[in-house]
Amino acid sequence: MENKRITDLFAESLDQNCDLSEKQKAILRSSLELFAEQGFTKTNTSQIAQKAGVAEGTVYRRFKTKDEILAAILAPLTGQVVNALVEDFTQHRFDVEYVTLRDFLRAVVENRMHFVNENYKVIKVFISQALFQQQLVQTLMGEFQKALQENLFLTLKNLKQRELLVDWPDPRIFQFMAGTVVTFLLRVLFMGPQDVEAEIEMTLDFLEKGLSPE
Amino acid sequence: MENKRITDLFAESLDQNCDLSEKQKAILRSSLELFAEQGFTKTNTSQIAQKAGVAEGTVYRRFKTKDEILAAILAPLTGQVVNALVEDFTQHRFDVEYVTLRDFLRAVVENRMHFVNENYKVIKVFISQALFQQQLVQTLMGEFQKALQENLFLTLKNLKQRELLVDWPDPRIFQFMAGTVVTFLLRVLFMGPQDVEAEIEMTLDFLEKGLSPE
Amino acid sequence: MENKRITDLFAESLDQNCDLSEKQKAILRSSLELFAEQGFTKTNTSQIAQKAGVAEGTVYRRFKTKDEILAAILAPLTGQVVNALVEDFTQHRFDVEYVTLRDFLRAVVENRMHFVNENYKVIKVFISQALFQQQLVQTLMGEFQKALQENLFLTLKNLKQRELLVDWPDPRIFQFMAGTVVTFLLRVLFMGPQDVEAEIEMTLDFLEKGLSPE
Amino acid sequence: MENKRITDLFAESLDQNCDLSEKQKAILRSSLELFAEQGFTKTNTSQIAQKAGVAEGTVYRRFKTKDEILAAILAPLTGQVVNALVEDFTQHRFDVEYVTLRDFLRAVVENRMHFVNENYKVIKVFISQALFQQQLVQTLMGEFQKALQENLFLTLKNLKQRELLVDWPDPRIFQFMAGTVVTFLLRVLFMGPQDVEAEIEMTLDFLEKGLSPE
DNA sequence: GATGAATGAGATTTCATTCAT
DNA sequence: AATGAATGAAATCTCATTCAT
Repeated sequence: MENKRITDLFAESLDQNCDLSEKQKAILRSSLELFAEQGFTKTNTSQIAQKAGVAEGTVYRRFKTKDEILAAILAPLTGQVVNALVEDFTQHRFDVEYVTLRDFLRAVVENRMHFVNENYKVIKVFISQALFQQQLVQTLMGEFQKALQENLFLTLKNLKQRELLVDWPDPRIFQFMAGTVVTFLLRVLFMGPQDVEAEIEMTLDFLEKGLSPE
Repeated sequence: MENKRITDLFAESLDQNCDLSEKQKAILRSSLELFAEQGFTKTNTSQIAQKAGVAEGTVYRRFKTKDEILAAILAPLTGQVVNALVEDFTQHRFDVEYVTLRDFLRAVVENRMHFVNENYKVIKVFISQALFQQQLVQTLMGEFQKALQENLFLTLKNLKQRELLVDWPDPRIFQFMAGTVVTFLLRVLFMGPQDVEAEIEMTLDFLEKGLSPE
Repeated sequence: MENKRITDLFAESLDQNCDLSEKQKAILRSSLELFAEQGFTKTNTSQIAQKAGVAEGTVYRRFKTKDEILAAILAPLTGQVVNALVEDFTQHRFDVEYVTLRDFLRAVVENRMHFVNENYKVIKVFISQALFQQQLVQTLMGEFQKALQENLFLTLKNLKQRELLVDWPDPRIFQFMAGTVVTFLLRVLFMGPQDVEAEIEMTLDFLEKGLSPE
Repeated sequence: MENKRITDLFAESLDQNCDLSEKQKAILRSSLELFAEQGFTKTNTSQIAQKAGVAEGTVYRRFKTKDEILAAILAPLTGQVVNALVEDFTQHRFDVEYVTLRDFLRAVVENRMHFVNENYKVIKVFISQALFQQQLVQTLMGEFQKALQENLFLTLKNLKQRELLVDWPDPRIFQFMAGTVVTFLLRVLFMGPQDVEAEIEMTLDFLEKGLSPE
């Protein structure tokens, strides 16, 4: 299954949103791009207006402040990002029973790496905001936690029962898996997209070794 | 084992810098607090002056621009830190020969976790800036890479020769070790300092398992 | 005595104006409310539209500018009111011959107090505008002066002839009568509608005393 | 005794205020003039800056908003205006015992008329604000009420005891006196300064007649 | 006629930086 | 060295008015 880009999902969700006029959608699209490119604070409303091809006043007609633009972008995205991650696990859980630990790890990690590769610009916006906005962190954490409980952790239990996975606490196992993805994310964030294929096998070697039952 | 060498990087670097008057140090301390709390752009120079207990003009006596304050804060990270990291490994490498892989991992990882815990504010500011400023990363990466080559990688070679470590490429091994620290860092960044002792043994279990020779 | 002739000036003038659609009347009503509450400049057209339950564009269908709304609100004051005042005196002069000075004063003053009570919002808007716009005053003063000459002053003459009124110049007498009403007006403007009945007798005591012939 | 202009009193109080820099004083002086000339809402900060001979940013250094400028002007003035009125009565009460009612009325009314004549521009600013700001009304009313109790009403009592004044409630008597001044004020507000000498005797005739004991 | 999104001119406000004291 | 008022360029924001539907 192919991951959709968050930006594409965002564009789609904008298209379906009859609440917003075409110009207002253009404003949000342009804002997201500029925020991802330069960061929120370095982007000013005249840039947004220009990129969206509207007058500066138009920006403020629908969105009372610049912060409200950001909120209008992030609010639907938090849902979408978490959902994108969740849906995926859900599908795997019900459709496939992983034959080996490596199969499982591959499915999860490879998928995340692609996701990171394709969405790092949006992720940047999230991280830059989350660094100074606990509330955003709370929201993300909350949704994420719930998603993990209902998806990944169920699969982990199954793998442990089948003695394909070391018997450590779920959060711990998740943390180690996440560690490899996060390292990958950092490289992507700071150096641009990386070659997943070149990374994945070695990463799986490590995780498989570290997470196999004794 | 001497793990205390890397402690509060920023405070130390201030103390050692005899160049700076007390007021100038106060300015940097206040700036770091504010930058870490609100971000660089949302912090204005009058806030800095007020928190430091100096006049706004005084800020500009030593630091020609607001960016220069930022640079002065991040300087230890790009300068001394890499040196501190290097020194550390250097000492361990020459003074002690690690008896077990776990000893080695513990020395490196525990140390880094403490470092993260004690310097997360500088790191936070650095990351928030680096997200939209590749140049910052370049400098750090360059020095870091060099330091790794000349220090950690030599130790890895030694461990491999003694068959205490899996025979994978050095950068790969480093990456997995880094992964665990980075995950720890994320938690610290978004949720404040964490309990190293509570984490370290489980992390070592995982790394030891994943990095032992076949 | 028929004192009810001058009642709610603005409402009446709206009702009589068949030129205006229901929506247009709603616009004027809402505007008056808002102007009286917040002032003209602090009221924006979107508030008016919202309060009137119409679209912002609709406001501009009938009224070419925001100032034109104001003019439409103040129109009755400069047009009909003066007429109403005139008519009033006219009737009294020809229909009734006041038996006592007090009767005359009561008719005039009580009537004006009710008028003030019921139309203080329009008056408030008028005054707030007139304070920094002499032109507004000119128009009203002109018409008022003429109306006085042709009505009140004739009655005064009659009363003087019958030795019911002190023999002072008409404008002077008018000014003293007006003074009591203006004081009443001030209280209404700043503290909302007042109780006419509670005031009138004492006011008449004073005026009667001050304006009786020697 | 000569009334001092409020603007002069204001200028003096500014001079004594070491809190404010010269430019900041200039800003307040210019603001008051412009507000008196054009009204608050029609005055923009660039006009203020220009008239004060400062940069627009300077306006906002001390005063966070335009409203704060207005507040900075009105706050000290409310005190001064009321004090100007109060002090006056105080002096008369202790120094002079009025020989006749007319003497008393003359002292009070003539004084007020001159005050109105000289300060109508500032009064305009007060009224225009008070119309839409109950709080300002409250403050003024409160201080005024207190001042009346402690000054005018004492003199009224004395006059009544000496049977020089009709035995009506104090507020009522004040209201009638005020009525004549307010009427005068209205003419001044809307038509500019009036000739006090030409008015005063006739006004006194009326008041004396209306307020003499039976 | 009615709508409400769009406009753009202009107002308010911010703030890094300078500079006279 | 230290101060803090002053600056002005640029940002955010407001709103009367227009206009396509």
